[in-house]
Amino acid sequence: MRGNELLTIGDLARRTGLSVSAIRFYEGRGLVSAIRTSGNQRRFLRSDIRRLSFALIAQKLGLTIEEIGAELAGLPQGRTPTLADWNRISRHFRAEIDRRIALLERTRDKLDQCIGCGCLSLRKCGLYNPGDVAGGEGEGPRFVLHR
Amino acid sequence: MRGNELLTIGDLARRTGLSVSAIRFYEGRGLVSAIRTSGNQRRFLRSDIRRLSFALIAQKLGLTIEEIGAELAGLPQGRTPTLADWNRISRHFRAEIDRRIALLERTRDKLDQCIGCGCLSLRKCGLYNPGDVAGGEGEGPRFVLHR
DNA sequence: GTTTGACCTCAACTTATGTTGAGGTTGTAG
DNA sequence: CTACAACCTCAACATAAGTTGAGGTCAAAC
Repeated sequence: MRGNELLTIGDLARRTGLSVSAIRFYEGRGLVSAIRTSGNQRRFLRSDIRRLSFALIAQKLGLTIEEIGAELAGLPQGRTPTLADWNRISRHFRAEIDRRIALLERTRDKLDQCIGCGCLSLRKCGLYNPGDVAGGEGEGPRFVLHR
Repeated sequence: MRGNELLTIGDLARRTGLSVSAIRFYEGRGLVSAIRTSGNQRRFLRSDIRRLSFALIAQKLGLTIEEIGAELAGLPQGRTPTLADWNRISRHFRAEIDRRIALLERTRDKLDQCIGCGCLSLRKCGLYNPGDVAGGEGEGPRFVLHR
């Protein structure tokens, strides 16, 4: 960074903690876009630091690059996200987190039942496939966690 | 399955819900092992249904194939898992689930704070990197969720 | 004006978890 | 005893999310 308003890719990497190659990759996927110097080097806006910060947080929550791109598509390039932007995206994140917590809690409850019931009988276990003992049909344990 | 005690790979696939190719893959990774007929076809024990059921449940919890292999290594091939086996593995699963729930709850709390504080100021937000506003150093948002 | 670190593109590689297909063999039902 | 579904191996492909390297260019500090 040279005191002017635009960031090189290296600047952006230092400010976000991302690698240079990852930023190029994200540019390819549309998470940020860069203007080019006459010599074909990328220059980024300061607001791209925030875009990539969003991306990193979202990624921690398990969103794919594509999903993150979809969220970010609502944030016009070069504008600092407003409170409304942030709230909209936050609500998605919040819902996603809640969904995951609920899934894990259901799984934990099943597991606890299973530990409690000594279910190596394989008869009543919510985790095991009853078909194992009961007969030759049924869906198989792949489908048993009832997500 | 022909009424005798050994299962073909197709039998095992039907009983577990796995694909034949996945079972071959798992065999290569040591999750199950097969005996061979004189004509080189695999034959599995009934207890392998349970091994693979374990594997599928563990995988839902996010364990890698390698980690699952490590768990299963404690279950001697060809023996039906005992209650003690099951309890030991269940405790690992339980702990893993709890760890994940706790992580998500911490993230959710941070997110709630962040929504509440209107933190587009980028000053007090636990999710954003303060370095963005405060100066040129700091770790970057990559490290901000404090897992 | 030269040097040198930072930048450029493009292709190939990485890891995890499998799937798909080609080309060939087995085993069992009729 | 033959037909044919099910099996075998091995290699290549698929996906996500990048990294690494080769070969070459830019820009800014001296």
